[in-house]
Amino acid sequence: MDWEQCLIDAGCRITAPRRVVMQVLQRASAPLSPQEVLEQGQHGHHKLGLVTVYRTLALLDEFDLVRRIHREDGCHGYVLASPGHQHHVICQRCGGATEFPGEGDIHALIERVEMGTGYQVNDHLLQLFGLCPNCQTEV
Amino acid sequence: MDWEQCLIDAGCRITAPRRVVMQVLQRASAPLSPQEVLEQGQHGHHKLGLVTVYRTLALLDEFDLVRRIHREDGCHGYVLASPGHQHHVICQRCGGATEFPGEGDIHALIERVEMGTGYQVNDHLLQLFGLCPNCQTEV
DNA sequence: ATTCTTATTGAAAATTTTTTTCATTAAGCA
DNA sequence: TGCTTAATGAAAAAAATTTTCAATAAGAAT
Repeated sequence: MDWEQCLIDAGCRITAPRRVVMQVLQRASAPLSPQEVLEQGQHGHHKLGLVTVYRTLALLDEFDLVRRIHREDGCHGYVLASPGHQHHVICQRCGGATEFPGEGDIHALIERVEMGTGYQVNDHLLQLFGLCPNCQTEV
Repeated sequence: MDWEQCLIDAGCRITAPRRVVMQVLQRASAPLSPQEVLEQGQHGHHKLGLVTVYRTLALLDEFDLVRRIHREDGCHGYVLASPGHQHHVICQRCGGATEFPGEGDIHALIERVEMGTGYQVNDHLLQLFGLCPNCQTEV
């Protein structure tokens, strides 16, 4: 199901600002901060406001259409999320983000932690940092 | 090696504010935000300033004496880090944080991601969220 | 013990990030 | 085509974090 249908089913409206934000994210290869989304989005919709970007990203995040990335500097970036792929490797040089499927692997770890700590684990946050293939060669 | 020696070896001074911040963290069972560290720390050192808390936490983080936790709300919390234990499970109800050793488990995952994506992985961020043993019973 | 050097501190101000408020606009059903 | 109400955008507020700089104090030198 595409994002528009997802929002419609939830009773939300498909608006120009929302289309622009999605378009920007679809074209991006690295996680973008709300500020960056605004700047790129204003090319297509010059009345776009930062507040709307925040609200749209929060909405998209709520429906798992987008994922929030924790940057080293403490600021948040957003990337498109495809269902089932929950995690990202982020390039420390170019900032690019690539998804990887890690559900299976992490499940074993979670079970072990539940055994060891007595916690009941409901959610997790996993991000890897490194160098993408391209940036490895450009040392 | 204790934290004081660690700082001394790096040419840093052991000051009253730094002692207070460490004390607060040692007594805490949940990740504390800089603001919370300030409030608790001012009991022992009422002239303590927020700026110093920020600087001290950044310093301690630099030496891995403390670990930065990403809270769901976007704000950062800090917990004491014991060497070798890099990750935390955080209770969604009481906010408590418990360390768990996950190096072995995650290493396999990282290798698989390196194979699959071509990235060279240097660092990672892993946090689990759930209910601690205590909070499970108090539903 | 006293002095000296310089890292560290704290207050204020500046920045940056995010949220709230509210009048205006426009999406999409009737 | 008009109506209802969700969504927008501007401004202002709130929160989080950093910078600046004169005053303080840690710890080495004396």
